[in-house]
Amino acid sequence: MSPPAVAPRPAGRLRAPGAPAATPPGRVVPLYRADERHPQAQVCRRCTIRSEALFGALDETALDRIHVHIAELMLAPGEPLSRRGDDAALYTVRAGVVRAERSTTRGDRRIVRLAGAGALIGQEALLGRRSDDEWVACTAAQLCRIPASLVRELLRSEPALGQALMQRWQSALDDTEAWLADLATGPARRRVVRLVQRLAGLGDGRHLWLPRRSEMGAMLDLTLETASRQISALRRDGVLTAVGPGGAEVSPAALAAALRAADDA
Amino acid sequence: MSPPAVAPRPAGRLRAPGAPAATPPGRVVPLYRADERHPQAQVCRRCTIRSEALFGALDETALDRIHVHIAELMLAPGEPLSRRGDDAALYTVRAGVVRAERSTTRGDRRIVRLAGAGALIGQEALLGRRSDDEWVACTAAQLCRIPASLVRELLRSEPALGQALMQRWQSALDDTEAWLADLATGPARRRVVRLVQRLAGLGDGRHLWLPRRSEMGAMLDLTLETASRQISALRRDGVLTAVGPGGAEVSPAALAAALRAADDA
DNA sequence: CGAGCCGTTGAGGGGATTCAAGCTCAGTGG
DNA sequence: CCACTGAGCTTGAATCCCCTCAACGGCTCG
Repeated sequence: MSPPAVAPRPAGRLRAPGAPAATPPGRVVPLYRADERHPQAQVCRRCTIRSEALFGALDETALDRIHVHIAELMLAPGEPLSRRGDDAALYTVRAGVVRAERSTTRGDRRIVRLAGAGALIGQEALLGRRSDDEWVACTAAQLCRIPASLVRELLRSEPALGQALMQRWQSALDDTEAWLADLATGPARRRVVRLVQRLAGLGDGRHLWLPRRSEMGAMLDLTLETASRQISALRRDGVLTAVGPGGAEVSPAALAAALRAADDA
Repeated sequence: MSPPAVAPRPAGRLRAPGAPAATPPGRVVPLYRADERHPQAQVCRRCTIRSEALFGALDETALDRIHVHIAELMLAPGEPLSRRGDDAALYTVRAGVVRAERSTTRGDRRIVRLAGAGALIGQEALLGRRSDDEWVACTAAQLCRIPASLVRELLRSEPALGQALMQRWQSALDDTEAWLADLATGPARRRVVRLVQRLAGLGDGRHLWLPRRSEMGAMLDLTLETASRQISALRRDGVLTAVGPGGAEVSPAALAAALRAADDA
């Protein structure tokens, strides 16, 4: 239970755990009153995806150290995550799918990663760095904006958080390398089948989000026409059945068969 | 030169730096005697690439906390870094080039990263994980084997090390994403030119290591024949001139021109 | 020396791109 | 209501790039 450093912290009274702060409405509680339970801790505690998210590494008492608001933001499909603002931050994806784009020297864009619910993005903010990639919402998405300063503070008292961060970094690295091996290798058929497999993993298993054809092209380094042809072929083969725009249903058995067929070619 | 490694660690009373240990053979010094300066600290202090390496984050006094031997190992070209052994470890590349291979579901291998002098590889050992990729020496290579347990211990007293580790993780991630955008995108010509550009960066600028054609294929997802044709074309265009087997000299001006030509196609 | 590996080059076929046309569908305004 | 429009998807035809198969030369090594 070490106090969160930095600010000259005035003492408040100790309060029984669980007892809500009796704050007169309109009264502003200064940020440095970290001894009072900040409402954000309550919000985070009730977060439905906390177990998978970064703060899943924090136990109940550690959550109480959160003393700033974590902004929640919604992104419309195609809307970029604006990283402007001098105050660096990390983001947790609460719902939807966002993509990392990176523009090649040629000028065109290449999608290098996808992040679904529970994923942590923008970790480089912790290091004061900016990475070259830009995050854009694929579907409607909901994110939590976690200030880098908050993470840095929690890091001092909570070693588990450091571990969790390293885990995330390694996962991101593994994902990207797997992306390279799976989605950037071999003929178009194989790439598209593998992409569908991944997208099925992002969804609930049967129903999945299908990117635009031009997006598929940017993920797989194919033209949108070839992507379209391959998706059409998968529909003919019974792997996919279209459900509305940008949605589809997948047949696991047919998908497995397609994976095998694409591999031992 | 550094002491071999692994072997039961000799010790003695505090002694002047540089003076050899006068140790009765067979006597084992317990690990918690960290107050004695271990010879490894001297070795690391004199390391010629320490400034770029992981322990560059440690100052002089922190180096003295190193109390185990760090094994130095040489790899012949083509030799894999054997990760067998229950004791996890990280590795710093001191000289040469090593590659990360990852086998696709199809069975063939894809090279997903290159590591040159100063690079840290195998960080996942810190997390008790094993990643899917295997490291193989491209050229003759010299590595330092750093036990994960040592890093974990140093981590407790040296916050700078945690920062350095995160930096490395982010760099690896950035590298891989850039690899994806640069070397796995566009026509064969562009990929090969970009690869040569990277290899020139690994070398001293003019003289560079040229991989085997099949290795190039595994890096760029091309057949070795197309790789060969592209390299031949670069020779014809004056970008490369062969120097021995697996070596070449690059003309920076011609390379820049080739990059431009490949991009605005 | 023959065996094997590596690199190079050629010829032919196949797969992806390019260019192009037509389609559905949503939004708009006459 | 319906033509108009534009964006996204699909499909066709022609071209081109890369792969496949193949042969050959240089080189090292048993």
